[in-house]
Amino acid sequence: MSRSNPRVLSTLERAGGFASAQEVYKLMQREGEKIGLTTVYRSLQSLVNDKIVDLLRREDGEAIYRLCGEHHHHHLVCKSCGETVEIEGGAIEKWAKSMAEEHGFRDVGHTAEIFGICSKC
Amino acid sequence: MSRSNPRVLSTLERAGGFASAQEVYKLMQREGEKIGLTTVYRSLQSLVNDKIVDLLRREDGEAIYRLCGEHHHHHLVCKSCGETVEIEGGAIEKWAKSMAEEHGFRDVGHTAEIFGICSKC
DNA sequence: ATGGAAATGAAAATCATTTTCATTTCTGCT
DNA sequence: AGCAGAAATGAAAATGATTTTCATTTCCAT
Repeated sequence: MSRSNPRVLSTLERAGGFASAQEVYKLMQREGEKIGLTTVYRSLQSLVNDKIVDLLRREDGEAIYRLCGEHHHHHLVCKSCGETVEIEGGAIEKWAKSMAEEHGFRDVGHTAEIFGICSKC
Repeated sequence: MSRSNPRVLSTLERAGGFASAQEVYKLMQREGEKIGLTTVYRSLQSLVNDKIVDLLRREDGEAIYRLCGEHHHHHLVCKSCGETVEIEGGAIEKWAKSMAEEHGFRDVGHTAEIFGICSKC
C-alpha cells in the first residue's frame, strides 16, 4: 500500500479543494514540483480510501476529487469563457438531505453545478 | 447529423432500459445483429440529444444510458448497487435560477445528483 | 552501514469513447 | 430506371483518463 504524498493534498487544497487528478498534476508541474502523474493518482486514491477526499464524476466521466468535511460550495460556470463563480448551496443541502431520508439512503453526498453564459460573453 | 438506429433503442429497452454502450453492443452481437460499435455510440448520443434516454455515470465513470420520462428530474443513486430513483428538484430549479440572475448569467442549465447507500445495501 | 520495505515515476497497457475516412445505402428528382 | 448528393455505417486509428508493470530510489530500523 502506498501512502499519500502530502504535497498532493496540499495542492488539492490550493486548487480550491475541487479538481481532477490531471489538474492537480498540471498545477504541481507549473509550480515546479517534481512529481509523477502516477504518484498523483496513487495519492488521490489513497486519500479517497482514508475518506479525506470524496471521489465525484464530471459530466464527461472524469474523476474529480473534493476535500471532505470542508464547507463545500457549488459552481456557476460560463459555458463560453469558462469563468467560474463559487456559490453557496444552502437550499441544495437541505434538499439532498430530505430526499435521501425520504428514500432511506445514508452516507449521502451530492453534486450540483449551474452553467450558462456570463454577462461578459 | 446521424439519426438513431431503431434497433439500438429496442435493444436498450430489452436490456431493461439501463445499460452501457458496450453492453448494448455486446447484446446486439449475441443476438446476431449486424451493427458496429460506432453506430451504437452514435445512436445512443442521438437518443440523449432527443431526450429519449438519460445519460448517467457508473461509479467507474462509464456512461450508462437509461430510458426515462420526459419531465425534468434529478437522480438519487446508490453508490453500491447502482439503484437509481428519479426525484423532483423544485428547490433546485429556483436556486439555480436565482443564483444565475444574481451573477448576470443567462441561458442557464444545471445538474444535480445525490448519491449515497440505499437501504438494501 | 545495511537489508528489506515502501515510494516513485517512466513507459506500456487498458479501456471507454471519439474521430477519420472510405464505402454503402437512401433520397428525391428527372 | 438512373443519377447525384446526402446521410448512415463501420473498421481502424486516435484520444484521453486511468492503471499496471517494473526497475530504481528513498526510508527506516537494526
